[in-house]
Amino acid sequence: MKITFKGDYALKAVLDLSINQGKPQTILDIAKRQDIPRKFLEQIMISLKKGGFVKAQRGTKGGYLLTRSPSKITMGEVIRYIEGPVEPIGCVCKGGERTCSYSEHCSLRDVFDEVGKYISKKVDSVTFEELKNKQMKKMKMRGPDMYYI
Amino acid sequence: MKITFKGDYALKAVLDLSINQGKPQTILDIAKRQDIPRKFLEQIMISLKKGGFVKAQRGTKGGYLLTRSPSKITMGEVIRYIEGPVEPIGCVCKGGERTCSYSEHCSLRDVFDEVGKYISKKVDSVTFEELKNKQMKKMKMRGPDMYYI
DNA sequence: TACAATGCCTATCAGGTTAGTATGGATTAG
DNA sequence: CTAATCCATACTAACCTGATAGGCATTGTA
Repeated sequence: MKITFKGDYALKAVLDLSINQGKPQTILDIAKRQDIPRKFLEQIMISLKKGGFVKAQRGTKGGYLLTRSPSKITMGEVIRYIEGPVEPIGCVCKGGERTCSYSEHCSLRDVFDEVGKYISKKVDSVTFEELKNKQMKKMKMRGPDMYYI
Repeated sequence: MKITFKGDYALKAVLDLSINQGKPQTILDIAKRQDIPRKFLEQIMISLKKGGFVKAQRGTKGGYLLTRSPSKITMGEVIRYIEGPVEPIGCVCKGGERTCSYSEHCSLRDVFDEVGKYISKKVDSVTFEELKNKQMKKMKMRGPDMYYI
């Protein structure tokens, strides 16, 4: 698993929307709060929309909303959609089509498999509901409002 | 943690030397056994030498030897030297100088820290002695000889 | 001493990724 | 109508990856 700025921003955007639910949040809102370059975030939001994580409302008073409850979105889903496989192997080439250079009988491979399984299990078990709750606790927030990481 | 071909090859080279101890192994020996492009491996071996993992004997009958027992070399050391930090964050920019864009108070950060700690602990706990033994068992080898992964 | 085998070093390269920026079009509330 | 907003495509500079090429340095041995 490698987290690039793109993945970082995507996670923050989804977390932002998880906390600021109810009314559409504009790209500019999110970009300002999370300190993300506006035009870069634009692309990421389009990607997140295609991935089915968010929906957009266009025009004045428009913005982005989550498509489902934060409790139904995991970190793993978002990371995999934006960055590709989370395993340390199989994520080198585009699309992960690398035919692993370790054979079935390689002891190195076993270690990577173990690590990969752990990472998968971990990120797939964390929902944005949990992240939101922890974040709001850290910030001593009582409700959606001006959320900065 | 992301394992590129370079890291992959470096690990295989060290494992190869762990199994074929005793006399110097040439770049060509290792390259053939592990199916690594010769000139690419050359560079990697120089790097491993600079990292203190192997020593070279030049000239005829030369080759590479480990500088210390396989039981004193861990996967983590090699990976970190060749690839950089194993944590999912802090490994984006060259040299890992990325000042993490997650603040101390970010719930996303906590998850990555946890994953990073697990990976670190794992790769630092695996020595090439163990890898060698498991590999030889898999291959039903009784001693150093013609080792292919 | 010659020479072949070996490692050492630097340069170069094509293709891909990363982290954006630029420009303009499409949609919609008021 | 128009301002606010999302949508889409193209472009870029810098860097990374996975090599290859050419020649220099060292050393065991005939």
